[in-house]
Amino acid sequence: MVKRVVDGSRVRAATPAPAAPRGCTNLKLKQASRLVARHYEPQLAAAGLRQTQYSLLSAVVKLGPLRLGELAAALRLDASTLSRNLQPLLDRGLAEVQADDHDARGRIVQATAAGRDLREAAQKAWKRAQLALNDKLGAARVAALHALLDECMAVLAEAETDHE
Amino acid sequence: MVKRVVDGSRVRAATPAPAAPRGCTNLKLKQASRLVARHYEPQLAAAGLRQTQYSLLSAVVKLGPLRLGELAAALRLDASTLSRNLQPLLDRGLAEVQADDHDARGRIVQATAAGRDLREAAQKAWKRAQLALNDKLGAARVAALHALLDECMAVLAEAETDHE
DNA sequence: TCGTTAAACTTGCATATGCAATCATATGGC
DNA sequence: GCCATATGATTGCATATGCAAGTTTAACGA
Repeated sequence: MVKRVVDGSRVRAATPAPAAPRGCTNLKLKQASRLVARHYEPQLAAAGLRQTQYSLLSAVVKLGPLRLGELAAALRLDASTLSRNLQPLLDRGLAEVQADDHDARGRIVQATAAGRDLREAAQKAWKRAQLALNDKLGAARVAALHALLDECMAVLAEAETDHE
Repeated sequence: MVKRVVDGSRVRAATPAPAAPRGCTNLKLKQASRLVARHYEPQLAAAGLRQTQYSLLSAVVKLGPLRLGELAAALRLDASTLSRNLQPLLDRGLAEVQADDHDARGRIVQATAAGRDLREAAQKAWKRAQLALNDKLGAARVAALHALLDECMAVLAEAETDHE
């Protein structure tokens, strides 16, 4: 394993020493995601939502009434996955869909009053979990991670929407 | 290892600039994971394996004959998930399980010759996907991401095994 | 040695995920 | 207006994920 040591005196930001990545990015992301998910799970479960449900409900509340396709794109989810993930929320009356007046194919989704209420409660639970995580990992590290992930997603999402 | 991001002009070492993380780490990881997964998928599919199957097969090949529980722990997977993920590999004759002589409860898993062969071929496909990803995102960024993820996993895994 | 507890897996249940195929509706060309 | 094609959403299929409960087998205490 050749570790190219940065020689102490000078930092050469301009030429970022090769730093060849080792290991599988895909696997690392999956593993980290699983570990982190287990961290949020109990808090959100106490509030009555799964992690994905919380994300979805939050998105519906925040992005207001919008078409399913737009929501799927916003969450970077396959339309079919969104369609099914939404079902539990509809069953529980937390969200509702209605026809789009301008396009009979489209379906508009929005949160119900119950949905907004539950989301607000769940948000407190989320906040606790997030702060606990920041505490465990260090806020600076979490912030750095977020920044990196955002950058990566921006690049990949662009590439996705471009050529297809 | 203190990764100090120098913002513009001033360094305030004593008060580590808040850098409060924004957004949900859980969601970001899931989204990034999905995007990245879609990147590897085609290459590995061409080799005849799903991503998870590739990870699993690789682990079995590398970690040699070992107990299911140990494998699950190594991959940070629930035992039940591992049990089921393994099934397709067993069905295809890429891996095989046998009784543990010392403990009739335990089951030992190892790769078959076919499994090792396929893994080697799939590894080439993985390598292509990984290099393409490095290229898209920048090797330095990927390396930084790996480092951050490894750190986070180390902290979280320790916390997990400790108090439970 | 026998019953209790613990450990290693497996199964049942519910959700999560995406691709391919399908269905319904729009849109454009004619 | 009508057909070919495109678009929005759902369904079928296969896998992925974890918790709770069940099964089998160890290990241990009285």
